[in-house]
Amino acid sequence: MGQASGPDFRPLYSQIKALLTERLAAGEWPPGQALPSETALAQEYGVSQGTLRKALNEMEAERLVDRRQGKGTFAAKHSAARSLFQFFLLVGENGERQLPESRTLECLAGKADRDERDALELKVGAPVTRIIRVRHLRERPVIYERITVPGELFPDLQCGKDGEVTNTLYDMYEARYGVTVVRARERLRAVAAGESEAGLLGLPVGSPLLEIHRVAFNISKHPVELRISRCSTAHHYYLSELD
Amino acid sequence: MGQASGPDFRPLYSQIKALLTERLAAGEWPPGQALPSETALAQEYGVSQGTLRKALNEMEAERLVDRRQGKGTFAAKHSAARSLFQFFLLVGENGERQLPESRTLECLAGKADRDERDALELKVGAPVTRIIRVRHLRERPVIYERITVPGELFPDLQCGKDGEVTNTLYDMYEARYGVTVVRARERLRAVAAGESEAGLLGLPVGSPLLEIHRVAFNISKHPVELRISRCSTAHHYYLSELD
DNA sequence: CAGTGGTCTAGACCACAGG
DNA sequence: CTGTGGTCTAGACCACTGA
Repeated sequence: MGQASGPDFRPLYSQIKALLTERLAAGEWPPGQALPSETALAQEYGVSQGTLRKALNEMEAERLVDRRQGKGTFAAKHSAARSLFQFFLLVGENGERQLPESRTLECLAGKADRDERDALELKVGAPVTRIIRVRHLRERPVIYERITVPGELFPDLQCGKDGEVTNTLYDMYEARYGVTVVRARERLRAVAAGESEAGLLGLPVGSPLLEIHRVAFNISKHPVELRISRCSTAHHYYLSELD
Repeated sequence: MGQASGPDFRPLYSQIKALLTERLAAGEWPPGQALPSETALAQEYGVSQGTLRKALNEMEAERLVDRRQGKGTFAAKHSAARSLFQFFLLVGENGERQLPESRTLECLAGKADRDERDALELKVGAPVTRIIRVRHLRERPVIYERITVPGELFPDLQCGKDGEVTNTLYDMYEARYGVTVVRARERLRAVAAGESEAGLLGLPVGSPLLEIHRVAFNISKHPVELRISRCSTAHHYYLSELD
């Protein structure tokens, strides 16, 4: 209620939103769990239901929570659908979406190199785990992928060789390490296929590939994963909606 | 006020939004012009100011209008800034954004081919105008671009050879033909440079290029432009935010 | 200063889910 | 039936703009 006036004005709903986001990031409501109702939270913070609603609606727009009429408000949770629609933009000729199957080639610990330190905001010598894998769509190898995650956040990362086929990495980050990816920035280039990926993708060396340089962020906006994918776009394309 | 109940329920604000969008599309408020105030529109439709506000806020989120505290609500207008941030995602190594200079090579009328008919929802034999141009960033040729627009919407399209350098095509569509582009869908692939674009971009034939297949839509969600760009990503990358 | 959109409130009622 | 979020209202007050 004490609404600060003046040049350092900040709306109440915006402050509430920040407080709720902090509590979410702290793990007070694990992914999938229900938050208290609007009325309960409004009472707790001593604001009207409308103000609290505005905070929650903005958080829903940022996909931090799920809201369902008649059910409640839930901490965002990863799912195949979310991975498919929010984080996997390579679609088939007809526009159909499908999550690729993954075959892990390597999973090794090491020290962050310069690119990894830049992308993940790590210090010199920081430990990382690297995964190299090939992803298949309709039985065809399509993506050669090199993933780096900070060792601090993901201790003793296990890369089930071919195991856990149906789940995505992001589901695993969330379930095993409590790290929820909510946003990502991708930088795309066209590159020529090198020896290693050409062989694995069954293409001639020098074939044009779409390189996707992705940094993924958690609720607190810290980078938690670097992923460089080289994709054959012979039978797929990357879909970008500008609005 | 008469809030229809039952299975065919549709919120009032949503109906208002549709009505306002229609009026906008019909040109009742040309780009940049002010709409009536919230209170005036609320009175006109016989709803509360809050309901009307919700409609306008959603329209702002879809970039159909600009709202500014103390000034008013304005029909969306194109600008260099908008072209730069919403519709030009190729940025330099440092992440800096810059609108490219354009040099038109061709501007010819013709009949829509199959791809153009599909993308622009045209009938067989529909007239189109095609523009071919090269775009430069920092004096370097970076993009080879082939643009197709329906002849119906853009009669007697003039392609100022090198003229009107500072303005973008979308500004011109809006100013001269009353066509405002508000959304676009891009499909990206990696391709090998062909003879024509390799020469114009100063690259060897077969160099990997980023191909962007864009369809642009107007307020009424009809496709109004097809644009296929082949970009050198030696010194630039395509930026995609996933959230 | 008047006029705009932005915030906040309190309350009524509706749609939806699930026991 | 209860409890949830969703809609709608009416009104007070605030922040911003520009005359």
